[in-house]
Amino acid sequence: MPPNKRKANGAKVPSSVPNVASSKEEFSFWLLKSEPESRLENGVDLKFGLEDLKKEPNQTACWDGVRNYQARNFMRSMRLGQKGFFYHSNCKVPGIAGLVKIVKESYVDHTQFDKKDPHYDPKSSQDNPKWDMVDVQFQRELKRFIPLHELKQLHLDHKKNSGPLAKLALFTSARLSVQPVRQEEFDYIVSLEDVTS
DNA sequence: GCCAACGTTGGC
DNA sequence: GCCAACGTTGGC
Repeated sequence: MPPNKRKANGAKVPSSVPNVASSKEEFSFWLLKSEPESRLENGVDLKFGLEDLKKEPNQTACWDGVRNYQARNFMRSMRLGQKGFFYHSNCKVPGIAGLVKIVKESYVDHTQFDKKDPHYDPKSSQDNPKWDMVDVQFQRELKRFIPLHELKQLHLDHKKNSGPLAKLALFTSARLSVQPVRQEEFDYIVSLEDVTS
């Protein structure tokens, strides 16, 4: 029996809780959370929905502001060309809005040094930066918005009958803002586009 | 707006 | 290195 499992940052993982980050599995798909509705933090509006990504030059944006070690480590393992879901969080109807592609692998997140940025980190330094980001590009909208409540229902179902969404990180690590997605999870969720109720 | 879940901090 | 207190996330 190994001693306490550890996360990449050294913090302890409760051994009773299944945790996606302690897995040695390699992931090739991702889920990125962003808030599509206005919310001010230190006077800065954090609103950034899929529509906002589409309006960026090249429909590309840097994924700055991630201040969680697990999420950062997942960004560090992202590779060029990999796909991710663009998830709308903290809004009226949370859920998956579209697909993005990783177009630049992890590099230093400059916002950690900017005192005026809501995600400024006084403990980080240019010499020893703590936080990274990647660039993502809009790929496409899903044919229909896949709401969280639908995924939740499927997740509960699949836990009982061992379906593809039984271990989806969206529910097993609900608070992570950057999550890994398995191939079978990705394919299944994309296939929901064509499901009519 | 509430609050459960859970990550982080800091005293000891 | 433990763990209580605190802060944040994000669904509801």
